Amino acid sequence: MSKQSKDTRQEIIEAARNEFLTHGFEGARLHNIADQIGVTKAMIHYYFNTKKELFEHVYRQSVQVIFEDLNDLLSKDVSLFKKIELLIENSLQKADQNPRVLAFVITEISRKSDWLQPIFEEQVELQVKAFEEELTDAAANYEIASVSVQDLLMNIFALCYYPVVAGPIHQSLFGMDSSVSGNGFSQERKGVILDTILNWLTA
Amino acid sequence: MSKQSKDTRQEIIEAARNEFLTHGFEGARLHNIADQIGVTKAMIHYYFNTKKELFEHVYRQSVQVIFEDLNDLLSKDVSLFKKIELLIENSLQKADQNPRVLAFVITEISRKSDWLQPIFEEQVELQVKAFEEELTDAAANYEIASVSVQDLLMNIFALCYYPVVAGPIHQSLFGMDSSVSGNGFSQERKGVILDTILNWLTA
DNA sequence: GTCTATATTGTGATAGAC
DNA sequence: GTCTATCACAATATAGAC
Repeated sequence: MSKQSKDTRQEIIEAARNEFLTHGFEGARLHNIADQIGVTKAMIHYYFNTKKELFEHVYRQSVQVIFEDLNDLLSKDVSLFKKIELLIENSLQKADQNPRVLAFVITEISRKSDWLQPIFEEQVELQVKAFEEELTDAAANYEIASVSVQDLLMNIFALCYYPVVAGPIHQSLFGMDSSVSGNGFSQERKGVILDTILNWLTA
Repeated sequence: MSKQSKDTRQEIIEAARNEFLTHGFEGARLHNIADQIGVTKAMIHYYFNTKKELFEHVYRQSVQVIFEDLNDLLSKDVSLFKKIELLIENSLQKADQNPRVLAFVITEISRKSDWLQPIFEEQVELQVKAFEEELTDAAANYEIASVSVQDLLMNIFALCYYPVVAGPIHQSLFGMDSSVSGNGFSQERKGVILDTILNWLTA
């Protein structure tokens, strides 16, 4: 490959990610993306034909960042309780390390679901069978209450992800400075969430 | 007032709400709003000088719809447990009856927080003192575990609101048709959420 | 109060030289 | 591969007639 072709493409992607995370699809400007890295808009159309195409690339990557370890975790060879703890830890870590990416993935698909759901599903195929059996077995042995995988994962994601997405609202409601992000909040939340989930399961 | 001035203004607001809920601030087109009610764009600028002004009106109303009963509920004269149940019921009802409004309020402030937080705070001033004391007292009497108002409300909102905002993601993850909205889902979720919150509090 | 016409600026995209 | 120039159109906003 000649010159720094791979480099420019990469730079465009990174600048685009920054622009899309900040302003969303319709708010983002190709002009800003080009400016950030000191090239012209023409370069963007050279590597990515359309704004839509560039956005889809960024969105795919973002979904990947948030959900890449999910299937590995679900099939890991550890006890059920340990697995749930790992699931919560991982979700909190993702939320804490990439809050803007997480908010981006959720807020964009919230409206443009017709467009983005197929792309999302291309990136994440949830393997939930084994984990579902573990839950059923544990319930049969009275180790946990009988709950569906859907409800369990919904609860975990809700408790871990909602504070990031709705952060500004709860800052306003409680007059916080910026406490809905950062490691301090995350560590404190971890205990609360573990309590909430485990007490629910072992009620 | 002459002719149907009040009517046109009202029609603009309703059409604008529809457009903003569907496409967000930057995606919305004044052209579409005017078309919906058969007037010209000029009329919008007659009643609302700018797109921003019209949006702010719609956003204010939307915040109101979701959070209007919150303070009344918090100061209601019922037992602590009843109050928490009412809080959950009300949040689920809001989410169920106005899913698009709820998603709109959250997703828009998620990015444009510098702009929208002041507007949000203008609409909602949380009166939490009394409720906080109830929690402290109940904890002192060992009726519930010691939890902060922030954590309790965060958990309730997370469990009630997250499914609406992140609906498309969980549809994709579980291959659902449209089960994340509608009264069926809401009724089923209510039991789960009550279990989750109450078992956590009385652990 | 409502419309037509237009100003003004912005924005994604393409053509073509180097 | 990168740039300059430009197209084509879209969008908010304003001026002024009726």
